[in-house]
Amino acid sequence: MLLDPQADNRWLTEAGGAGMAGKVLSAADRDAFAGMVRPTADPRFGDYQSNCAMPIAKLCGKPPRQVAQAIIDVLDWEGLCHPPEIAGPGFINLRLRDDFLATVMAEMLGDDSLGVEPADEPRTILIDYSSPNVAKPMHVGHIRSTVIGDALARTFRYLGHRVITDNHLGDWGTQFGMVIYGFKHFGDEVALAAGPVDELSRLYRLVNRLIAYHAAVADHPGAVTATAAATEVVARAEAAVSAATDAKAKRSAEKELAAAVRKQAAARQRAEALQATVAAAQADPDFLRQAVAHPGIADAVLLETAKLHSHDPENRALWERFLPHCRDEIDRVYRRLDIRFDHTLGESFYHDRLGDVVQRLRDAGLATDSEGAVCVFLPEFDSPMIVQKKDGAYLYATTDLATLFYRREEFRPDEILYVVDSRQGEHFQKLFAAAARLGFQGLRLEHVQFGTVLGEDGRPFKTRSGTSVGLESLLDEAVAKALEIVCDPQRVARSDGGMDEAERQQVAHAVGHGAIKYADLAHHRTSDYRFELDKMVALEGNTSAYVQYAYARARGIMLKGGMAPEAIAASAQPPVLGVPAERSLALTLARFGESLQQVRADNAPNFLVDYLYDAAKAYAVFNDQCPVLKADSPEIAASRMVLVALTARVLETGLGLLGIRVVPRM
RNA sequence: GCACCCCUAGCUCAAUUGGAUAGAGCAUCGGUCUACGGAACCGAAGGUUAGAGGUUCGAAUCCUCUGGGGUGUACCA
Repeated sequence: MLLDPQADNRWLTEAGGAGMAGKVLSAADRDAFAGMVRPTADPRFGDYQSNCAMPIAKLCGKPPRQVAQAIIDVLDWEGLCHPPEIAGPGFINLRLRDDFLATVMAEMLGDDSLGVEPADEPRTILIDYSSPNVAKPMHVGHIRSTVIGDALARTFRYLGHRVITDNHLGDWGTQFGMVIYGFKHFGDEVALAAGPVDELSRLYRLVNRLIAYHAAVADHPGAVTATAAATEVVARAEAAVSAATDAKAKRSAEKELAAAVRKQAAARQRAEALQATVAAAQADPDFLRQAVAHPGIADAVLLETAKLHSHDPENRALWERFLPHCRDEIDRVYRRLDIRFDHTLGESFYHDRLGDVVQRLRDAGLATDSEGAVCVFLPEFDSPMIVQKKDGAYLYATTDLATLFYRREEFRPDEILYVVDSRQGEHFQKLFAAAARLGFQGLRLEHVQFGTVLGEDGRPFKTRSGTSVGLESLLDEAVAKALEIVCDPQRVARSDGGMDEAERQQVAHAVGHGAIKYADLAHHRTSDYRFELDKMVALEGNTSAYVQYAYARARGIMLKGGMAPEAIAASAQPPVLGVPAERSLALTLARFGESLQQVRADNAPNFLVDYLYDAAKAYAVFNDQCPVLKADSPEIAASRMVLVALTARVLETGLGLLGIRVVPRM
């Protein structure tokens, strides 16, 4: 924050005279109250406000405005602010001095990290994100974890923390059993040699479909029965509604009817979906033949998985043969998205440690046998955390515990963030509860959860056939839309010199990929959001293209003025903030660091997105109202050029922390 | 059944963790300027923050209840 009220809060101690009835505040209170300085909601109230007078007044039994007066009497921020004003019930309004703000501008421009001070107490933060299952194509569901985790990692590093990123790959699960089974029965060596990734994903999809088919055949009659039963319940509920005599009974009967109708619809929908799966299979003779030939495929797949886990040489060899291709496949997507990890320790890495974990849990008295499985019962949960199945196999709770032990040993982190979707909330609660009983109290564990990506219909984003949407096809689509915009003939005609194909592609990639990342990060991570590609790549509104364009405009002015950004930075003097658009832009730029603190406090990158959009808007106003190259005097031109250069730096750096690139013109 | 999350402008979303008159964007309507790069800027309209109580100087935010939606819930991850 521009003002650092917590660094030196003598002003709260010294205010303890008459106004505060001699009340002495504890150090913790002082820190908390000093921290109650924040930006104002409305510029009429100045730039910042302190809200601490009201709660202090309650503590010492004095009128809040009197307390506020006592505080401002001793407040010594003359170099930074105009004299504070007391407003309303006891708000203290602060307005920064223009000369101070101007000094901040020059300092930021001359500083490699834009005036953001490294953290006082750097923490070692391990971030676990992305974690796709290999051997399955990456889909839309992987966007959030990957993009949010990457943005947090970049931002925390920028803030001076020691960040370790680890991609906890799903490289040891049932999907490999599926691929192995598929290869043994339907594999095509020639196709594998020619295009391993395509062949492996063909096998995965085929086996997946076969399993789904048999499950549908098995479950359909039950679903039909359930639908019939639900229909009966509806009929009874209808009868109850018409039989109800008084208003209260009628209302409660109607409520039950509504619930019954919903359940009926859900049951019917399920039955229809199963029916559709069966029908689609029956319309496909080749597939049906395969289905008939492999009736026990689901169990057989589990068997192949179990064999892999128990070091069966053949399956192990296949796994080792397939895995590199799967890794190549996801690495290609990461390269495209500009995502890197310090470590990629997948589930397979922990396989040999799982037995130890179960033993440690037993030794600690946490694990007990129940119904043939090894379970950890925790009093705060109804169902146990199962760490070993009755067939002896381990589960992801076991792997997560093993991972926890390893990470503590290897990386000694202060905190671990799991960027994983909300549906796994209960799993992490159990994991953390178990960890607390295993001596992990000093290590902060946090489930950084996020919501679902929805389609335009408000349902989880799926293709028409019900499968999840491939990640790469979305990226391709976004780039294609961006390219259309870049190549808009009207614009191309206007841009000086035009763009060659290479530059167009570069811009389309920056804008297309940026659009998807930006839209994801713009929403608070805990809320679900609607995936609307047209809005994401739009030039208007809160989009990456708008911010990227603001950057390009700033670069355009520097270019036209024949001034390199570095040269401007090297000779920067504090700018003159003569008109509101200049001051307002300066104030916004000065708050860059605050937005990063907000990201850190909540593990929520949307604060940085909001900030960048604000900065881009403030720059747009400045751009409109403040001529730079055609300014009235060379002095004003130079002064404004400082703001232009700093805007470009802030936007480029901020977008960079979100994993989004800029282009010098677009 | 139980547990957790959510309900904010016509639509999509914010709201610095309890602060002042709840903000943006899209869409709608109106306006500006001989374009330092117009993919611009300004304005209007739009709200009982699902509803009802409570806590206090002050509530979208905390507590209770009601309604509506989502997710999870013993051997998938």
